[in-house]
Amino acid sequence: MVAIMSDDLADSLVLNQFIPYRVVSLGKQISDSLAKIYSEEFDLSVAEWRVLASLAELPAQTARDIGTLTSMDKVKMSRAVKLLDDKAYLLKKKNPNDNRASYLSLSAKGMRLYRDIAPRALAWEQELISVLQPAEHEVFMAVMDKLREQLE
Amino acid sequence: MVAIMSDDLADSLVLNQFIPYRVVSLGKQISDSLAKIYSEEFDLSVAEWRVLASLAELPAQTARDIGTLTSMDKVKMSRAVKLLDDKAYLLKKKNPNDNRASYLSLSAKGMRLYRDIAPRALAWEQELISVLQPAEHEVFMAVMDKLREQLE
DNA sequence: CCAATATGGTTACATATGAAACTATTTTAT
DNA sequence: ATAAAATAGTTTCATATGTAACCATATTGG
Repeated sequence: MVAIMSDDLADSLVLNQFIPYRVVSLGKQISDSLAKIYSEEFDLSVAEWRVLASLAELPAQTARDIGTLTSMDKVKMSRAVKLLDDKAYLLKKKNPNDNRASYLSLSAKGMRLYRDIAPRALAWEQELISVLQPAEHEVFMAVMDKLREQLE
Repeated sequence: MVAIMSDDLADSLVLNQFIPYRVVSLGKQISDSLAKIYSEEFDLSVAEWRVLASLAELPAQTARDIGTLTSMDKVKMSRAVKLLDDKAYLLKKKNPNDNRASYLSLSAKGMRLYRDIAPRALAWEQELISVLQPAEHEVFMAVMDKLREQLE
């Protein structure tokens, strides 16, 4: 026999077990915490950091390419690129085949900055995931992949 | 013999495998996607939805309590509560022992709204995680717990 | 060819956010 | 008792963000 309840558990949710809530809060917590390194020690926003990392990984991309790689829209990109450029971290090279776009790379100063930050960021990540078993880490990454795909 | 490379991989990172980037982007992707249901169909912000869900789960909380449960600061809380209250989704009851705070609950209208949204939100979550094995789901939740703890 | 459309990137505007200041009340320490 | 400190919640202000409009250049279809 099925109990009739005023609050049907099947249609109720516990916020703390609700995946969207969990992922978003964890993301914010991680982001806020790590952003302290970027902003306080290197005066960079997360958006700037992403562009920096993206260009270190793959030089000579256009703003549009970086946007794709870093999941940032073109307005955010435009702003991050301008900030980095103002601080002389970038080299811009016109694309002779398309005068609208420029190929972006890191200047020597930009590369130095990256080499300062990257080990710090990796060490921070390392400490974060030090609580995970290798298998947990692996499943975690795989699950994030699957979820991203499922979201299209 | 160790190779000397201009770009030492040990100190470089691949953005797409960098946990902070991955968690934050996945969170945003999930949030944006689900927020469409809240906003387009029910005219609610994510903050309002969280308060609603929190009060459905545990009635008669103060704004401060809800803030703790939903990871929202008091400014965000204050705004979300005002919006919900303006739409008559809330009941406020003064705390006779403390005139600064009120106990909040859902009005009948608020409960009806929750009962409309909750199944939709759960179905959405269900479809999202339908790509996961039960074991993956379990590990994923456990890992998120561990990471949250590690962040203090 | 060239008008219509698409694209890379920037700007303008309207909204969302958070830190800090503030009001009102309650608690603590003397 | 009461001055100092703490707390609940709101408001202010400065900054971050995204949508839509925009400019300039490229591409496409007729």
